[in-house]
Amino acid sequence: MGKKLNQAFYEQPTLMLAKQLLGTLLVHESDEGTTIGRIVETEAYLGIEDQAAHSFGGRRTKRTEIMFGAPGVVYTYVMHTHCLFNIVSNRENVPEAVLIRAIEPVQGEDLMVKRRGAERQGRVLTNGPGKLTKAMGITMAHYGQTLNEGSLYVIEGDLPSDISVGKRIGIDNSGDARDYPYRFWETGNSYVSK
DNA sequence: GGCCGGATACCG
DNA sequence: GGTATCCGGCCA
Repeated sequence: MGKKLNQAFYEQPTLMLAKQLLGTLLVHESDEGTTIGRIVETEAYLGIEDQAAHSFGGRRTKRTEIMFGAPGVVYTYVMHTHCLFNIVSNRENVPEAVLIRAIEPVQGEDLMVKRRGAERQGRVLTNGPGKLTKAMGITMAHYGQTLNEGSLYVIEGDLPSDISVGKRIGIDNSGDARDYPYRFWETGNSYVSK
């Protein structure tokens, strides 16, 4: 098993972190069992100057407060019926984060299927930000938790052989930021969203 | 393709 | 209290 990513790993420029998270393994040890997913798609949200980020313009609220804090902390939030999982990046007072958009099941796939429902198997099991949180059992209870100190953490994995870059998804109402190439995925991986 | 569910939380 | 949202499932 690879070793846990440390604080220094998370404390780097967000675009770099978004790329370097590809291929790493997201682990959640829960009461129901352990699930592990290989991260295959991410998006960077660059704080102050990124209109698509919750912290755009330095907006500091109860929800976004966590983005201003230490890197390597979990930022979850609920959208409609789904919980989305982000990792705070860069250094303190730089409100940036990486959204995890897709994983490939590595361990505990049976448990993922149980959480998602028997009819959601194969690539649709985890090929989207709301899907993977449900499969992994990630909830708002993880908000503010430091990765590596709890039951949810990331360890080293096999790096992707090739990385693709493109526009982010679901941010059409964000002006010029809509077209920024801040989405990264492992080329050819079938668990990538869309 | 379109619609709408249902949870925050922000803003007036 | 109205409205927008870093989505997903279901209908077509």
